[in-house]
Amino acid sequence: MNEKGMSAFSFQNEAWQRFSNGYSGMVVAPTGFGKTYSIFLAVIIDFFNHPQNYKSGLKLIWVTPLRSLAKDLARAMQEAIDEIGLDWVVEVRNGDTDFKQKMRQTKNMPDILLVTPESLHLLLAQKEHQRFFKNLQCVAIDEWHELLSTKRGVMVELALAALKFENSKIKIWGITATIGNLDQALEVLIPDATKRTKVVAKEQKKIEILSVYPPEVEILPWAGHLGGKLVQEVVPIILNSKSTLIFTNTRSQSEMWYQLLLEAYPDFAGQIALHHSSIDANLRQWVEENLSSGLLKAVVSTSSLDLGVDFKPVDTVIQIGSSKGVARFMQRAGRSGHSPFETSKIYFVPTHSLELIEASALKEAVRLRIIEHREPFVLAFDVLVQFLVTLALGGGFYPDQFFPVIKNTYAFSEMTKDEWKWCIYFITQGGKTGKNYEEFHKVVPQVDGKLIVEKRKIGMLHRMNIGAIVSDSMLRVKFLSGGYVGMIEEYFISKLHKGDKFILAGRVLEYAMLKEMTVYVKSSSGKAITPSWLGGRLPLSSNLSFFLRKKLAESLSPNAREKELRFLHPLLANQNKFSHIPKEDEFLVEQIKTREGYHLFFYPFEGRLVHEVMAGLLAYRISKLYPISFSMAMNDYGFELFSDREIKLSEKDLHQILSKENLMQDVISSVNATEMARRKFRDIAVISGMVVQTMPGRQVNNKSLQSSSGIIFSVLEDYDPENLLLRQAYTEVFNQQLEEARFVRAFERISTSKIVYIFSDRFTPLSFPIKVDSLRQSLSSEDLATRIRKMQENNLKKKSRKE
DNA sequence: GACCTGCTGCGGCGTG
Repeated sequence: MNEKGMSAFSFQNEAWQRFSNGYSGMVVAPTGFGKTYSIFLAVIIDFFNHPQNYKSGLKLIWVTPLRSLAKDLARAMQEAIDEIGLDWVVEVRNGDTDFKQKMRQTKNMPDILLVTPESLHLLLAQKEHQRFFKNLQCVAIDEWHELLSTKRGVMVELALAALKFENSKIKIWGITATIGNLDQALEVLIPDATKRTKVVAKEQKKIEILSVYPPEVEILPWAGHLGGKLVQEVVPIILNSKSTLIFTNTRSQSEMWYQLLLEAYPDFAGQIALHHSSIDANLRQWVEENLSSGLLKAVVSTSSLDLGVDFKPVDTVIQIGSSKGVARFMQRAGRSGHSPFETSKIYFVPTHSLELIEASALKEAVRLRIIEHREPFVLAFDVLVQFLVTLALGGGFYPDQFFPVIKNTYAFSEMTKDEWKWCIYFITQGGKTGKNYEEFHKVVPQVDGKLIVEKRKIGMLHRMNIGAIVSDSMLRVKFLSGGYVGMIEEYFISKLHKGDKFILAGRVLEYAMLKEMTVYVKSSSGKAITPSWLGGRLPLSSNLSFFLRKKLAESLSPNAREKELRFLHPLLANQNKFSHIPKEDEFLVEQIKTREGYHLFFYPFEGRLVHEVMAGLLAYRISKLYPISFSMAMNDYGFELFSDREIKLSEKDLHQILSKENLMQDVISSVNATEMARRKFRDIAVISGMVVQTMPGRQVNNKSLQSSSGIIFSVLEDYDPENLLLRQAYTEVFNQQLEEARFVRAFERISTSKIVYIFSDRFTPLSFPIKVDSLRQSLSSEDLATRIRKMQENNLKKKSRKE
């Protein structure tokens, strides 16, 4: 604020004025513009304007998705309050808070409390929690866009509904970065339309995107995703900056880049560090602190540093490989540039040639500010039944009284009365199959109809398992001499023998033994393998897909002035010469005959996930025309159906298999939906409390988690097919795994496109990366190298024959 | 000439 008491940006004034007028709402602004501060300030100003509303006890609850954000924020808030001379106390309450502190808070709440969604639920699980919220004025939800499309977002919705039920005066304020569906985000957060407002900053952060090029186009590989060839171009960028964040897409990629940088410039030793989710929390914290203190020159990270560096600005950001989405790219870019008026600079390092088209697509999407939607999660019954037990534990509730409260949330607005009754049946009787098992009868109706948890043990187990995050299957990695390094996948370690060396957290470790879910290691040096983790796949967003197709279509036009496209010209000309470059209203299919057999390539540019389903569907549809089976491969741009038998497919057949008729029926016939649902059910079983993940003193390991949830799944399939949680598993498969909506849209687009069907006897720049990917899945790396060499030789031979 | 893959996040035993 300046001396007149006005804030730097008009949206900040707008926010506190609306706040003081009794509105709930949502503030939208880029990182670094003080949107967080604006709500904090609104509460303080409101206090001075309406002191009679502010009685003793908790006044403001601040919800953040990250514990690390809470700590910095609490400090900043307390400092500001002390400066004003107010006697308010700001405290954090989450998993990091020690027991004594929690006890003190339970007795005597601070004025402002910073929590996670989980710890807010834990507060609601306490008896007589109403006393905490009696004088509460406002609940602020920070980084709402991060929570919106997740089950943790549903937790927030439910907690807010319960708080509003107890104290209707509470104002709800969300704080969010820009996303495509802001109005919907507001509606989800504040379903009640009266006195609801959206405050959007007019200011935008300027973003400059700089592609990094090799000296010549030939150096960039056609396929691949490591990008190691460009390390010599990256070193000077780091050297010319004070502090640099280097974002990679996967944990193993970050480990490899850390090594690459050290090899390319050994003086980086001690000046650069690594940060990802499988590295020990203490080590990560050290890295974060030393990045802001200036001790570290660069940190290689995954999206573990997407959030949480608000107070630790850096001057340069480098993105290795495609970010797969516009919002993520902008968020990462926003990590650089100290002041809101400074331009955020982000260097884009392509890992293969075609990724330069993604760079040009990103540039246009960022210029037009076309940012992805975040779809709100709806009808997560696993989260609901967990929450109902939480309420029963926190003093109890009357089902008839609470039905409209839950129904009023966005997530459960479509819930029927029968579904609600089923949820009550589930928490009291365990559903149809739980009748004879007392541990599923968690909640007991009292004479007056109130539902409560009676048993102490059930309450304790429930509190220990509150939350919507189900842990991955990981083993701890520890030094024999003591000291924790990080986490590693069980299957990766199973391939290792005593004495083998691997890399974690940038250190070379020698495998000593495996004992009780812990891998013991010795410090070592020399050549070592980099582990891989089975994490989630970053799907290519449909926004980026759209611009990617557009840029590719324009790539050879004389108007294409972008440097990225000009640079790629030789490669694109090659694609055009031997096959075709699809225009925006075209859909390219290539049939390529090689010594191995027959390859059919399709290029929807819809991302791996969608392609996986499409490949299965098309293989199924072709096999209905005549008996043939295929192996499949895919990347973000397209997919391959391969057979050693000739693929007889006319242009008319092609139209038929690409038709949108009976689309979802055929998808269901072509995928193993039961198996997919079984995998989804694992999380649902844990969240709904059918399977207990954490027992006092121990964590249930993944194998037994998988098997017990698998057994329950089979039992329900046989004896209780109407079970709501079982049905939810199938719905999640369709919404997330199969991305039904996007899938249907893709087919609608294809069906109105002109199909271009090309025959070739050599791999094209578009098909080559998919082929390499398919080989990698089936072959060891030495075999792969030989095969790739053969493929090159074949392509070259054909080339010389033609010329 | 072309290779080395899959993200993130939370919580909890115990007392007065």
